[in-house]
Amino acid sequence: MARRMRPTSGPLDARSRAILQAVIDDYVTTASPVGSQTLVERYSLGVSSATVRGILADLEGAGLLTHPHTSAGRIPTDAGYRTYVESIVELGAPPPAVEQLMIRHQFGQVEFASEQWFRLAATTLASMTRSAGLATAAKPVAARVRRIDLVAIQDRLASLILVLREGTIKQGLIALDVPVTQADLTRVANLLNERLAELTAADIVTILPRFERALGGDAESRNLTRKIAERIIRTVAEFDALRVEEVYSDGLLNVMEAPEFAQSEKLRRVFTALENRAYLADLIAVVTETGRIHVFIGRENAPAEMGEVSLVLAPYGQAGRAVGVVGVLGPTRMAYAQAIGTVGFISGLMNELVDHLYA
Amino acid sequence: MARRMRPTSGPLDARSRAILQAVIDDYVTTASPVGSQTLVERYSLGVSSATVRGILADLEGAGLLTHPHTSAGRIPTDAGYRTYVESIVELGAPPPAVEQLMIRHQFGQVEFASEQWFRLAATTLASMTRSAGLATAAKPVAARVRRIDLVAIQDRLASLILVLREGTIKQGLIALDVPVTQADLTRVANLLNERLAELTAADIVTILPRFERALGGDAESRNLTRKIAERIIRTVAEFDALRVEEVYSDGLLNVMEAPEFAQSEKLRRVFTALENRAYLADLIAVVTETGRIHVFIGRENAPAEMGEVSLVLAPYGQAGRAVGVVGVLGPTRMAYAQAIGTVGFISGLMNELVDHLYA
DNA sequence: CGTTAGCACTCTGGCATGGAGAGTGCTAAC
DNA sequence: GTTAGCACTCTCCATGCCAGAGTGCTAACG
Repeated sequence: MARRMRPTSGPLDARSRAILQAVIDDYVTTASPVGSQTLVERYSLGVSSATVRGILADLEGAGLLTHPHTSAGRIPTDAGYRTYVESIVELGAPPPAVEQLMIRHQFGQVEFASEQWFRLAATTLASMTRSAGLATAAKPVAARVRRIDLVAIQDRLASLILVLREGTIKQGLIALDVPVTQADLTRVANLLNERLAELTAADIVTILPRFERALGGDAESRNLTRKIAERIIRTVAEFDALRVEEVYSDGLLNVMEAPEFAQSEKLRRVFTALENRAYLADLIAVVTETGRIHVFIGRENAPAEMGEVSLVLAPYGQAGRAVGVVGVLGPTRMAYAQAIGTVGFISGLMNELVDHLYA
Repeated sequence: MARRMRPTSGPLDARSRAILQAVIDDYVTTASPVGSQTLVERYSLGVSSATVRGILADLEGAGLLTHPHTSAGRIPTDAGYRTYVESIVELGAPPPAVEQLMIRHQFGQVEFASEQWFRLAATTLASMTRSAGLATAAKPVAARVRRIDLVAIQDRLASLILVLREGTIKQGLIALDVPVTQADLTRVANLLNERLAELTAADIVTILPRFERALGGDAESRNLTRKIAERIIRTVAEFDALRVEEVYSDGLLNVMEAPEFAQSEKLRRVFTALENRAYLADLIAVVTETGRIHVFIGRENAPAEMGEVSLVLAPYGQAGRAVGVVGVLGPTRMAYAQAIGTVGFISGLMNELVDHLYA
C-alpha cells in the first residue's frame, strides 16, 4: 500500500511527471533499472532519495513503473512510456537544422525514382534513430497509367512496361499468338498511350469497347491490341488490390545491438511477425486513416512477438490520392522524443516529394 | 604424439575418410562435439571405440579435427570441412526430382521480370538449405540499350526509362530547359529507339556525331535530343562501371537459428561484412572467372568477421555476355553436400532462364 | 601388427553456498 | 510534507564440489 494513494487514472502532478521522465530518460540510455539514489544524483530534483522513493512507489501504484524484483531499481511499464509519449507527441524533437539540410540534400541527390526515395527514407531513419527504419511505397487508391511501353524479346514474346503515375513501374511478359516486330509493338504502344494515359483500370474497362470499335487495321493487329489492353487492365487492377506493396527497411541490425535482444531468438520472432502482410496492412491502415504520427508501444502491438518493441509511424502523401507510411522500429526502451521528431521530419519531406508528382 | 604419425598432407585411407565424414555428419546435425563412443553407436563402423579414438587422434594430428578442450568430443576444423567438401564437390546432393519440378514450376509462375527471378532464387535457396540465400542480378559486361521511353512529369521535367537487354530497368529524372509536351518526348523517344537500340555506351558515343548531323528539326529539338542521348550514355556507362549491382538475399533469419549465433553480436558482424561491396565484388569475380561452384569455408573468407560462416557460390549466365552469382551463406557447420547440390541446381536453372534472353 | 578392453586422468557444466552491493519500504524525527 | 536511518530482500558473482563425458595410454589379444 503506497503512502499517498493516487487514483490510477488521475493526471500526474508536475513533480511526479518530472520523475517519471527522469526514470525513462535514464533507463533509455543505460538499459538498467534506475534507483532513487541515482535519480537524485543525476537529475537535480531538489529532494532527497527518500522522497523520490515515495513518488516512485506512487508511480508504481499507478501502473507506470515496475520492479524487476524487490531490490532493483524501477523500469517504465508500457503505460509509463505511453504517458510519457502523450506529453511530448505534440512537438517531438526534430533533428537539428544542419542535419535537416544534409538530408534534404541527399534526397536531392537521388534522381527521380520512387524506389530510391523509399530506400533512402528507411536508411536515413535507421541511421538517425539508430533503430530500424521502415518505409512503404506511396500506394494510390486507384493507380493511373502514365505510360505504356512494349519491348520485343523474341518473335512471340514481348515485355510490357507500365509506368504508373506515382512512379511505380510494373513489368510483365506477354506471350503472343503470332510473330511481331518491334515496329508493330511500337505502333500498338503509341496507340495505347494516346488513348489510355491517365486512366484507371476501371476507366479502361469502360472505354475499351468504344476504343476497340475505333480500331482500324487487320484482325491480327486488333487482337494484339486487345490482348495487351486486357493485360494492362489486369496488371493495374492487381496492383490496386494489393494492400501493402512493398516495405523497405534498413538498420534491422541496429536493433540487434540493444541488450534486450542479445539472444537472437526474440528478435527473430519480431522479424517473423513483420513479415506478416496482413498485420502490416492493418497498421498502415490505422496510420493513414488518422493522418497523424502514431506510436505503438510494446504490448499495444497486436502480435505477441512485438511485445518488446515499439513502432513510431507517420503517414505521408495525399489522402485520396497516394499514401504511404514511414517510421522506425526499436525496443520499447527507445528515445521516443527523438524518434517522433525524426519520423515527423522525414514524413514531411516525403510529403513534399510526393506533392511534386501531382504539381 | 599420435601412435601412427600420419604425414599432414597425405591422402586419407578409406576408413579415416569415413570417420571424418561421420564426425562431420554428426556435428552438422547435433552442433555438439562428437566422441568415439557416439560414433561407433550411430555409424556402423565395425570397430571399437578405442580404435576410433586412435584414428580421431590421427585426424587431429593432420589438422582436420580439433578439441574444444581435453575431455570433449571432436569437432571439424576448417581444413576438415575442406577435405570433406573436396570429396563431394563433384556431385553434391541435388534436390529430389519432385522438388526440382516444384521449383521449375515456381519460376514459370513469375512473369518475366529479372528482379523477381533473383528474389525467387534467393528465397528458394534459403528455404531449401535453411540457410541464407543470396543472388545477384545478371550483370552484362557492357550493357546494351533495348528500349528507351520518355514520360512527361511536368512542363520541364521528364522521366527517362531505359530498358537494358538483360531486363534491368534504369530510371532517371531529366530537367529540361524549355517546356515540352508528351508528344514531343514521344517523337524523340521513337527517334532514339530507332538509332540506339542494341548499342552499348561506347557504341553510342561513336555514332553520336553522325546521328546529330542527320538530325533534322529546329535547334531546340536537336538540343533536347542531344541532352537525352548524353544522359543515356551516362546512365549506361554508370551501370557498366558498377561492380556489384544489387544483392538479393533471403532467410538471413535462418542463420540466426543456429546455436553458434545465439548471441547476436557475431551475426551482426557477419551482416556488416556482407554490406561491404568491394568484398562482394571480389567474391563474385572469383566465382564468375572460374565458372565453377565455389565453397568458402570459415577463415578462408578474407574478412575476419566471416570466420564462422561458409559460402557456397555458383555463377550463372554466359561468360562475355551477362553473369551473376547465386549461393547460400550458413554457419561453417553446414550441410555442404545438400548446399552444393541445391546451389548447383538453382544456378543451372538460372542459366536456362538467362539463355532465353539471348535466344 | 592392428585391434581391443581397461583404467587413470582431465575438463566442463550444473548446482549449492555465501558474501557484497544495491535498492527498497518503513518508521520516527524534523 | 520531507528526511535520515535501518532492517530487509534479492541479484550477482565467485568459489567449491561432483557427476559425466571423453580422452590417451597400456597391456593383452588374435
